[in-house]
Amino acid sequence: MQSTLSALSQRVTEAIAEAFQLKPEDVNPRLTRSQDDKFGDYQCNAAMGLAKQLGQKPRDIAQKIVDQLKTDDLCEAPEIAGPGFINLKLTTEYLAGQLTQTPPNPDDAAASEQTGPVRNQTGPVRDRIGIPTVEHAETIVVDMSSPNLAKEMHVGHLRSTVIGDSIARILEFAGHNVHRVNHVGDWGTQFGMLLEFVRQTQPDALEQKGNLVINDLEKFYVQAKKRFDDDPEFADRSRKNVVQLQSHDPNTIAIWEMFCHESLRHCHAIYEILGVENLVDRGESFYGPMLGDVVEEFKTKGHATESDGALCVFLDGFTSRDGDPLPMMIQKSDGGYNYDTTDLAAIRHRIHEMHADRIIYVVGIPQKQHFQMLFAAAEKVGWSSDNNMLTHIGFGSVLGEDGRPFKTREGGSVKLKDLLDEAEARARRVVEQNVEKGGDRSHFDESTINHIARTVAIGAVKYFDLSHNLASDYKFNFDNMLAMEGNTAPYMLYAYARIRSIARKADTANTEENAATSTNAPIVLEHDSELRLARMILRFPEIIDTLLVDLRPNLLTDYLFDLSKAFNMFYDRKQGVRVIDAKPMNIRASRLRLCDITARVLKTGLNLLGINTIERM
RNA sequence: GCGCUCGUAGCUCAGUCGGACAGAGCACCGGUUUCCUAAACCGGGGGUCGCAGGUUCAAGUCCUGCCGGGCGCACCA
Repeated sequence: MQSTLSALSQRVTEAIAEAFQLKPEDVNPRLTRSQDDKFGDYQCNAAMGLAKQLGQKPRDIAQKIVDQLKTDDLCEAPEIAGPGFINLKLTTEYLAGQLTQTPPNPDDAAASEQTGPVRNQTGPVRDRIGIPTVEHAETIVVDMSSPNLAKEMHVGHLRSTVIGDSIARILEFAGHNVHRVNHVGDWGTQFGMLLEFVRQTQPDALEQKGNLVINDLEKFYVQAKKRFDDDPEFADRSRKNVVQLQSHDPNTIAIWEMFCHESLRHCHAIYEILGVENLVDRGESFYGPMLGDVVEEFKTKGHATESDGALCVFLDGFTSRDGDPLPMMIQKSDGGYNYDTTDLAAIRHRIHEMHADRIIYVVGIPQKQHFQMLFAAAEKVGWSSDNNMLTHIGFGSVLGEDGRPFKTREGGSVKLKDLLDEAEARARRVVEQNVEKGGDRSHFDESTINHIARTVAIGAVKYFDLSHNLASDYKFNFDNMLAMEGNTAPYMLYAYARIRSIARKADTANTEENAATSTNAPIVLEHDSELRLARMILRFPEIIDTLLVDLRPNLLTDYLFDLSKAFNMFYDRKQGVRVIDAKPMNIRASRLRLCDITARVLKTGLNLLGINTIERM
């Protein structure tokens, strides 16, 4: 399955170059998808722009482009409309031909061997639906999730984790070599207090290695903080711990390692629920030994300036609240380092040691300026070679119903675990209600119900997050994300399950005479609803192309929703066509294959969002 | 104060490199269970795109100013 948009763009580019004697690389074909079906599938907006440049009437220019345009194998005859739009409408033959060529699903063989009511999914979907990988695979680091180990993961980490994973999946799908890096906060002054609290509350933890268990990290932190504030002696010992940690005192390091290990166990329990895999934990401490070298490099290259006893890098275009140049501090006046230094060391390590071609930071918008400065510094010191190498994907905040930052009633941060548990409990209630209604679902056993509830709940939280524009804040709302109607995971998963159900029913309805398999049947498009569905399916490759440039998951959720709606129209009793009982046989096979390809696109698309599908729900 | 970001239907949100009459879902009104699983489907009404200028053949989109919400601004990370 190839991108029709990119194929057509090439044709239009060639035609414009030919018509006006331009170099193809100087031509912008300005080809976009039409907003209204009545204008066809794609429109070229280049003529209006060229009019001024060439001093000719836009409609004349459009005509000259059309005269050179060779698109017979894809489109009907081009039409010029309005001020000079060139409208292109794909032919039925092209649409049918493209769909007919869709390669078979490599997962089909494996799937047919599973007989349970719910097919468990492990690992990535292998089905590419004929979409090619990029020509030049890059090594890409996705910096994501990155909780602070001192505390429990809270709702603030949701977006980075979910968006980062989706972006990583999209890049992997394209064939890139992706490293998900969890830049966890495992270093800093608050660890002195936590380690002291471990020493006092679990004194035997060190003897019984690996025996440190903290059931509630959040409570642990709060208690330690309280002791720190109330007890001067405790505070004093805490500060000593920080010093000992920094000087790598073996006993202190041992406790610190146990604590980090225990905290990471909490994190990975969440990642497991979320289905985030291949996330490499690489804490700030990892870069500790490199910090001196980083500072040295800035000094040697003449980019570090002393200011008020601290060592700073001054970058053009950044000013502080008083209008003075805003420095990036790489060494404090006491000789210590801060997070700017650590982040710089991480960039250097990723470029020099991991050989990253690109580094993508999935971190909230409030940190935008920090990353602008960080990237500017990395460029100044000569690590990053071009502007595309370092990218900050910023996102908005998760808000409560009142539009304020999402908090518990007590004003604390909402634990991610509690949030996901609540989503699952709500989803289970809905599943159980539906099972009680009987029908096809009455034989669902406990484990099936659990699996459905879990998949729907996690999918709902992720989909709700990903379906919003990255830049916007959004209001967290269980009812909205678990709604069966609208652009939600339950709707998408249900649409998928229904299509799969059609396939099962069609299988059992196969008689001797109509036993033809639909997996490689020629696609025949007759009805409007079939054509509409076909067009929608074939947009998938260009959506993937766009995602690789824009890295905006909500483009994908919108597309999948549109695809579902097109499918529902296709299957609609009144407006659609017959499928399972369609006659003659070649039409039935064609329509069943359309169902199958739709399901595959839905499944693949949802997988790129990190959402699992279920065969029945 | 400087900077970033958002403001689109009653509510929640989309809106591509500026492109043709501004989209979806919820809610509201009406219709649909003899191909799938009604957790569904189909149809309808509903908008001064915060305000005012400007650029352009064309502005929700770009520029300027203002109003309103959120956020960031060196020894915490």
